[in-house]
Amino acid sequence: MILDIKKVERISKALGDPYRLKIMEMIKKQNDNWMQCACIADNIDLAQSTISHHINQLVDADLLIAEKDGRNAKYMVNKEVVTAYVNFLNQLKG
Amino acid sequence: MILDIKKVERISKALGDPYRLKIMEMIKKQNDNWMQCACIADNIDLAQSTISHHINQLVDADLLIAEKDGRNAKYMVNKEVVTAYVNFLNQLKG
DNA sequence: TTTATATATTTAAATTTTTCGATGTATTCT
DNA sequence: AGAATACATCGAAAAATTTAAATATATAAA
Repeated sequence: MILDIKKVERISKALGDPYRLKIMEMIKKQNDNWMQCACIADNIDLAQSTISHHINQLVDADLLIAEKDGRNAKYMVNKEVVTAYVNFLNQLKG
Repeated sequence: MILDIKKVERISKALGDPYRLKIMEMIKKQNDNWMQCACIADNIDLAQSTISHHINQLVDADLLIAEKDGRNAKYMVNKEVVTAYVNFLNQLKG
């Protein structure tokens, strides 16, 4: 998968915030890879709407895969996109 | 080299702008790895002070190594930091 | 040593991002 | 159906970032 430059910008921007980095790290630590939205919110000291906004940016950048489960939402790290981003970065090394 | 989370944030933020991404890509394409500041400026349609500001953010994040050569400045991609950033990202995959 | 050149810094305006309260929507529970 | 729960969206204020003009600094050239 090859990312266009606009997508690389979106991904970088999404990762350029301490709360969003924390969300990514929290989700990666989950056993079955998925993490419930409510559980993320429990671990971050921000208003619910703000957390929703942050998660949205990560989903928009395709760094997270979202899934609805009744009235709950759960998220998973999109490994394919992380890999594609890493590939872009490795190119910067020549 | 292991990056702390604040550093990862700085690097991500630095890469989250189209002009700064363009600068990184331009520099990587140089034959001897170094690129003159004036040459960067020639290829970007922004005020000199703005370009200086952008380069500064890349240097602050340690994505670029700066060197002074008389009244000129030249820059090189810091491969070690890019590698460390890539390592952090790979961890996000579990 | 005056002048020109290359880059950095300062200041301030414009834009974008972050944040939260209020409200909306969809789903589950009673 | 009505109440409660989980999450999303809207609107507005606060904070951070981007931008450029003006100015400063340091080096090279004449």
